[in-house]
Amino acid sequence: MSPNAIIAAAICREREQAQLTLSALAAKAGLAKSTLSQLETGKGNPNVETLWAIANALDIPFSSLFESASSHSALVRSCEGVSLSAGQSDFATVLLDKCPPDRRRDLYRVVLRPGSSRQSKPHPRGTVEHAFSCSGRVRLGPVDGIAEIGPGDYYRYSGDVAHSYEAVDGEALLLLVMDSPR
Amino acid sequence: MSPNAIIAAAICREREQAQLTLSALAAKAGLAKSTLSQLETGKGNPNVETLWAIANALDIPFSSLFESASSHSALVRSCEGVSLSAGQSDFATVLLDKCPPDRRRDLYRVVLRPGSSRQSKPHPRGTVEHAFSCSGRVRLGPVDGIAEIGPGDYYRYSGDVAHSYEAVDGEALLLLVMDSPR
DNA sequence: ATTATTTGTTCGGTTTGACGAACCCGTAAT
DNA sequence: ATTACGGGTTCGTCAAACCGAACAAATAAT
Repeated sequence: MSPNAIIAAAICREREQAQLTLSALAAKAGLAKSTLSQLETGKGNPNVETLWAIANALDIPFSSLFESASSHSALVRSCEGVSLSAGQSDFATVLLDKCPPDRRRDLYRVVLRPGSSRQSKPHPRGTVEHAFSCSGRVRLGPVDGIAEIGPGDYYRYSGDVAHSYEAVDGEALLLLVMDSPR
Repeated sequence: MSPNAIIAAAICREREQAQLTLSALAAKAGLAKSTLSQLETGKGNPNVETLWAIANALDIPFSSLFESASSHSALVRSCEGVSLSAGQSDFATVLLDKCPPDRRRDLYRVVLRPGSSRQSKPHPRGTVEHAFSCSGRVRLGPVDGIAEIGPGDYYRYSGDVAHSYEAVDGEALLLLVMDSPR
């Protein structure tokens, strides 16, 4: 996908999300609406100042203009995943997720005791959680995407909507990586 | 800080990290070196195609060009750590490490089979590894700081010196977070 | 129905970024 | 000392991004 096509889509997406008309955004950003029109139709090659003005007017981080909308969920079972060092049979690593350059990641160890399920309020917009189960079985995820994971499983899901954690039978231990935008 | 100043610094930083001369990068990116020179000295306002060519030539994600410009050990046993939500007895989390704002973190699942120990060459300067043991006992760390960890233990150490991993008796599973500077 | 307003696109004109060549400077080789 | 080479900067030219205005199309107001 061409970089300008990505930006075209991003501007369009973010503008509509912000409920702004093309003309209104142009005014707010101090640009000619003809410029915006050309950008959104992919017939442009904007420079940095222009992009900066757009990002500011949309009140979004600069780099959001280069991200194509993507699904933030991924579930990797302990048996799945593409091994990296295939040759070394005694050292198999699986890349679960690469850290995008514009995020921060905090590591938590979580002990879940069985019984009540822990509800969590939505974290800041754009937050993603990475759960890596260590022992025990855990049912967790956003309300519309609860998954049950066991030892070695990896589950990644959006943390900016309500979500919950629940140990299934016994005590469960997992590593939780809170992945938030910067 | 002006957006073009950020980009100027980013290009310069990434280019030197890649050990490329300004002329070499220009050739690789298919740009005039005068263009790069002007950008790195902050006297430019590049468009998207130019930035794209630079990012590709540097082999870095596109948005790294918009980022404005570290290694200790810590071992946290599974019984240690300060719980955050002390009240919730069925949900105990321990913050193992906070992500500094200028780093990237990639997640790996590692399966270690017993026997030979896996030697690892030093990663780029400033790299830190976070190991979270899931099952089995593992002896790992830099040559001068090998530690043996078991399920639930967390060990953080420098990855920019030679280090090794070795499963002690049976197969071991751990989550490895590669924490590298940007 | 008619007018007025708003949305987004298209058209010349001006500004400016990208290019290539010439340039200066430091280092290495002779 | 002199030549050669590679590093990065400066300068004139050309293409293109940005602008403003004029444009059609759709909706709202009268």
